Amino acid sequence: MCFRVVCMADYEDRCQCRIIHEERVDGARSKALAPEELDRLANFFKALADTTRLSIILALQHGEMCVCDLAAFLAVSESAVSHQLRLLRQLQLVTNRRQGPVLYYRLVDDHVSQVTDLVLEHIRE
Amino acid sequence: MCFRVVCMADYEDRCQCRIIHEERVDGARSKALAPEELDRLANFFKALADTTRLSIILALQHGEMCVCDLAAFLAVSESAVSHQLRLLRQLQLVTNRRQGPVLYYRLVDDHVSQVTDLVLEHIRE
DNA sequence: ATTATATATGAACATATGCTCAGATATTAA
DNA sequence: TTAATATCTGAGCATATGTTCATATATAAT
Repeated sequence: MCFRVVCMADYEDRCQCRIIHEERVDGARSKALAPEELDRLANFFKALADTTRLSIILALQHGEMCVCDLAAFLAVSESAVSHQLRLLRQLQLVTNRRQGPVLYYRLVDDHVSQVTDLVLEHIRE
Repeated sequence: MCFRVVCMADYEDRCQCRIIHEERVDGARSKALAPEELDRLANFFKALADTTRLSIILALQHGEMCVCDLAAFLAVSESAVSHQLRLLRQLQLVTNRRQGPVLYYRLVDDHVSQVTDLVLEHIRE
């Protein structure tokens, strides 16, 4: 019978002896991003990690669209689109202009497009 | 009392009349990615959308690390790390080499790093 | 003012996700 | 071959996520 680190309680106690290469762990720690920056980075990727939101972003790369057009294009409810647009708005990825009762959404800048283009290049290799 | 498209059943029936700019919807449809490509793109972003996986990727940018080192660095269980590494392996983002019982993980190429660098630039502006 | 259109929002619900735990596998050493 | 180390894997569970439904808000027209 061998003892391994299984539960987190044990893990905490024996943490030290489980580090094989302490200098690498220390190195990683010293080069790690600040927690807020890590979160912002992850949140950016989270925005693109859902096909509905990703499709919205990709569609807006070709010009502004209103909510009901996006809903028709994506074949989801306008409510669903609206919820996702709010998330993208909060992340400063999209913005809108009002023309009467219609809100036209567009990308805030081309940063997201640069990223999707770059990733698509890699995927298509 | 006004009637609006609320439930998806109604939506399907009246889909046409909810499209304000049919040409934009058609345009978006014609420029849309193929479903498989859209999924691959979303899956790539999904891989980076979790702080544990993102931290693994960022750590490996500075050199290879074994599972227990990553666990120590991330302060999560080795099992959790192993599960996430499997996902990253399946997405061809990381690979490993075995030296005795120890598996050293590294990035497959610098594509991911290009992406994280690009996004970090934008975030830091 | 009332009605209609377009969108937003909150709650509920079902699914997806990430971690833990327990046990399995692979490699090495005694 | 027995034991130890390092990692992997599957099931269970708690939380996160995305959609729907119902309703609210904003603007415009009658």
